[in-house]
Amino acid sequence: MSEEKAFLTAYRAKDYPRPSVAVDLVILTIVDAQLRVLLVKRKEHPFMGQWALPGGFVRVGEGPIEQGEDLDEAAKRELKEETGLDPERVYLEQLYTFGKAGRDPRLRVITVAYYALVRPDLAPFVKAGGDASDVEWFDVVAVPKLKLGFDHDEIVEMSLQRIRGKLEYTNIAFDLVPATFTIPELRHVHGVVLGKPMDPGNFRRSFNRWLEEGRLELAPGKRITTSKPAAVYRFKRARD
Amino acid sequence: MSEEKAFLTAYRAKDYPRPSVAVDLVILTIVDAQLRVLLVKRKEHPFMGQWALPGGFVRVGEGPIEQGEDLDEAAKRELKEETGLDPERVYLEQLYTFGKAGRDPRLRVITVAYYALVRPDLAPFVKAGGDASDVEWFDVVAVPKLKLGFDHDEIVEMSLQRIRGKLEYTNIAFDLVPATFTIPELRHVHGVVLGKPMDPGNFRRSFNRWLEEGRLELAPGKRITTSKPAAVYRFKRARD
DNA sequence: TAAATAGTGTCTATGAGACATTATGTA
DNA sequence: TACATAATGTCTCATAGACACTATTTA
Repeated sequence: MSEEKAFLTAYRAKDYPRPSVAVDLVILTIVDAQLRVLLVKRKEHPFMGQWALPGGFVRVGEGPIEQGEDLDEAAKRELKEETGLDPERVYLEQLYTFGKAGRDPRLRVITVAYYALVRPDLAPFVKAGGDASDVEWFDVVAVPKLKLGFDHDEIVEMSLQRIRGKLEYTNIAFDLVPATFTIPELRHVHGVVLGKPMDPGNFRRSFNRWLEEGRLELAPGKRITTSKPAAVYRFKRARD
Repeated sequence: MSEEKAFLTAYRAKDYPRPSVAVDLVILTIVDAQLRVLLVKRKEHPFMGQWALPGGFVRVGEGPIEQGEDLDEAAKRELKEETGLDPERVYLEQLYTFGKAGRDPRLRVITVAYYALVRPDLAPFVKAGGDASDVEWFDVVAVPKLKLGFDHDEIVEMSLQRIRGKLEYTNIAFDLVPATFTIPELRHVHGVVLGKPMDPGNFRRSFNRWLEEGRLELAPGKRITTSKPAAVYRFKRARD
């Protein structure tokens, strides 16, 4: 045991250059019937003045005991810092790690990308959209035109692929809809994410399956509309 | 000690502490009708004497121009070093990044895990299996009993999940089979990966679909067996 | 010819896609 | 009542699972 301790101390001597490790976030929500991603305008070089994903460096401790924050913690912290939202109320998942040499012209940065799904009723609380704001929700279809800094176009694109794939076999769509929702509303979310409208009848069939499986339940109330109001449902899960 | 303290202070001044970044490999193949993973016995602390995944640190350059190797390059290099195989002949894909604080007791290490699929006809060329070897192919079902070092159990488990999921909608099974193969052979690969035998008739039906889609083609020759020999196929792809 | 395995065919259940039809609320 | 949209129903096709059956090669 003392042998191991000695080794640990000696280990510090042989050290190689290390990269900086960052966490970048693809924060998505639906505003005005469009899938949108939160971008920040860079105030420093490189890519000054261009839009980019929010993110920051992972806080790393000095020694073997205090090693700093977990990657997931770092992602939650960044999410909180950038949006002010409670990370526990937002779906957050690691996406992929981007580590090409030269992707940051300053120094070697390896970035672990996460994507987050923000329920649209929480989106207004995000400090974005002001007049001279440097934080804004952009329609994802507009992203290619924006010429994001770094390789962030690629990161956004990959997260879209991911959520499109997961839409069918997971619950993630419910993280893009308010706490209560109607069938047409949820159908619209699917349509917006997939980029094509869903058939009302077929979608309802899937919806009824989820209902039978107990993933959903009828909620009290109805939607106020200009014609026939739709029934309101809620997701059935331990959710505070 | 004061010398070190001075160094650390100076270091902190110009930058934040950085983690070491490693690449760990889940190298899989099929030997003797079992899905196996390549493990190495650790010769140093921590976890000395225990089995663990092969891996190593990413080579990072010092300055903004020479930033070192890409993550994918690092994975290929490690694969080559550990197996002697040509990385271009092996399927290699990034899996997930593991970055919990404390997962390496020495210092903060963030590891980007990759998994590799080695065709079984190439597996014998891997320098493993010798008498006093510290490199060995283990049946994946035995992994939990081995008590791997670090969080490597978790990494192996996640890669199994990944390839099981990808088995249905991708071509990855063809990377676990020799250049030419029979239907029963490929069926067996699916069965071994999924952990349950596949129905011959139903599997053949899927196989015929792939054939019609042009992903496969009949190859000359037949398999030598003790009964009726099976027809031999090959994967249709630019492959050298 | 017997044994063994390759290969074929069938029945059923499930789910997706397209699309027609009915029901129910508001203005 | 007219209109808009919610909600239901139907037809077809593709695929998965279970399983019975036939064909072909070797020993």
